[in-house]
Amino acid sequence: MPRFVTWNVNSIKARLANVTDWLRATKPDVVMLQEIKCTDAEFPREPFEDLGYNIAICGQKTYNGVAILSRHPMTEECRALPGDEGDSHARYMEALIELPDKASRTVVRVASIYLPNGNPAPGEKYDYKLGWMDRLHRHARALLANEEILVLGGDYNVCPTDMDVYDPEGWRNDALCLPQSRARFRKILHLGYTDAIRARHAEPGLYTFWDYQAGAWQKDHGLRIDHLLLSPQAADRLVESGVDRKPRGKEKPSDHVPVWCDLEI
DNA sequence: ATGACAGTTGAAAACTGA
Repeated sequence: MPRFVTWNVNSIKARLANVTDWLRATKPDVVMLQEIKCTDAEFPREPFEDLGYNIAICGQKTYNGVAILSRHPMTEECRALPGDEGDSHARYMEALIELPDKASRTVVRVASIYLPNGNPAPGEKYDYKLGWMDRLHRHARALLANEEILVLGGDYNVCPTDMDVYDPEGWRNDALCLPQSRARFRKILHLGYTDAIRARHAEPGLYTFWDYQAGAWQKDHGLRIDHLLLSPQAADRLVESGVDRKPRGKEKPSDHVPVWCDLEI
């Protein structure tokens, strides 16, 4: 059954061994990567091609950058979030994946999303975040009209509820937890998307990020900010989802871990 | 709490992140 993953790797070059080890062990079908922190030309293609992946890259020097890996045929559909021609950050891309099924093939649209952090709030960076979320809302609404199997995966930089934060009071005024951030995230969900983790898991403490500082990992001071949002046609096919904490405990880890879901195709 | 920690750039210290 095809597995879809989102993972903010915090530099694909620094994370090469950590990421390829995990791919070898778990063999996911599609991986939406964020914060690759390199240009298209600098992306280390060979190690991923050797593992059987096609690669679509939307990179940028030093900062941001998203990519999609697929074990199945893939065509790139777009390299930017519509709505602001002046936005030069590499934070959004879409691809169509052709999955084999019993009859012929099933097409799945996936997006890799790196939503702005927004700190400090209030300020210019927070305004950019909220504007970006408004654009994402408009685009997510337009995509629903296609009635496709669609997975919007990424680092949303939003903790949807206090359940998703180890210390809600301490994070009350952070851009990841502010009411305006949460309201915009909910507004996207309420278009008709399903949070793949919450559709299968009700418990608190399902974190996807732990800061490198202050022993956050050892103390399990984490946040849930990486999400897989499913269109109704994708949610119909959701079988299981999860967060894989293992890579965070290995050598040279990203501060985020992979979030996955299995769709019956 | 001034900062911790990590990556990039570029060659030291600044910037960014969450």
